[in-house]
Amino acid sequence: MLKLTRKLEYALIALRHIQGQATEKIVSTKEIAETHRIPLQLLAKTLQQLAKHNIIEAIQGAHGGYRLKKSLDNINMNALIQILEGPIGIMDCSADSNCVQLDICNIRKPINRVNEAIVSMFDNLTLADITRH
Amino acid sequence: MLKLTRKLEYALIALRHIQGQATEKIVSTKEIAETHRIPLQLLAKTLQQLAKHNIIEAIQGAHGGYRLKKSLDNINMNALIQILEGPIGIMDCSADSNCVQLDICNIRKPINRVNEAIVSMFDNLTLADITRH
DNA sequence: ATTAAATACGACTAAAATAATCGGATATGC
DNA sequence: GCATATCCGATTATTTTAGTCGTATTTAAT
Repeated sequence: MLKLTRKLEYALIALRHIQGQATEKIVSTKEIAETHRIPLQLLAKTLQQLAKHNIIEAIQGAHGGYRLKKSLDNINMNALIQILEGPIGIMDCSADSNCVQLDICNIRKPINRVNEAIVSMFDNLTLADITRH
Repeated sequence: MLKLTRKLEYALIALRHIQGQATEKIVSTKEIAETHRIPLQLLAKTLQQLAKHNIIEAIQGAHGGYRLKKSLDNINMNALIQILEGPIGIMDCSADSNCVQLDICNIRKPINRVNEAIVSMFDNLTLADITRH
């Protein structure tokens, strides 16, 4: 309940790892996976998603890997969550909505306010805030 | 991801329903379940948990049911979550901790800060805030 | 007393979400 | 050409959440 996913966790660990290296160094998935004991394939797919969304840059082929493409100051946690998991919705009615209850529901509005508060919190948290401290 | 559970949702709906009735009226699980289309048994168990923790009072036997025992102003959302789901932990290392990573982990501290921010948010949200708006 | 309607509660099953793996394709440095 | 990477869809395994079942107990009404 109210848990972030492993994928997200792995993404943060990886970004922090990459950030810790020399600016132009290309870091392979394998290096990150072994250093932090993360399942290689899962990390690979996660990094691919980040590359597709221009957070990191992929360099293919032997000696390939990734490096940062954007400063982590300019990416917020909410954007990362969107990329990896879609929009935050603490209850089904917060995001899409095909709830059985519909108009019967007596708590939708307040729940949506809570949802917005959480979104706003993650909007105001840059990835640098997480990877630098 | 970052979802509240149905149990919690049902609890909030039920509390709001009870609060909407005349102060001393005893409300049965069945009434709430039917009004809001909630699976009876699941709601029953949820209300039993709330009763055990003195948020509502159970009246047994025919014509039994529940009524509020505490003012919802005096209970915060975090307490309700604790009762129904245990402590909030957005990642495994936030709550207990038998993470494979342990000291290898490079994001534990910032994640814990995020966790605390969420806890604090729910600490400052009373059930009345949710059930009255 | 008996019955009906309610809470109490442990055990179980079903469904959904998440985590992880597999298999093959493509790119590139040596 | 081979080793080592990213790329990516499909599948399987695991875990968590949701829901059900069966039974016991309590109490009002008859």
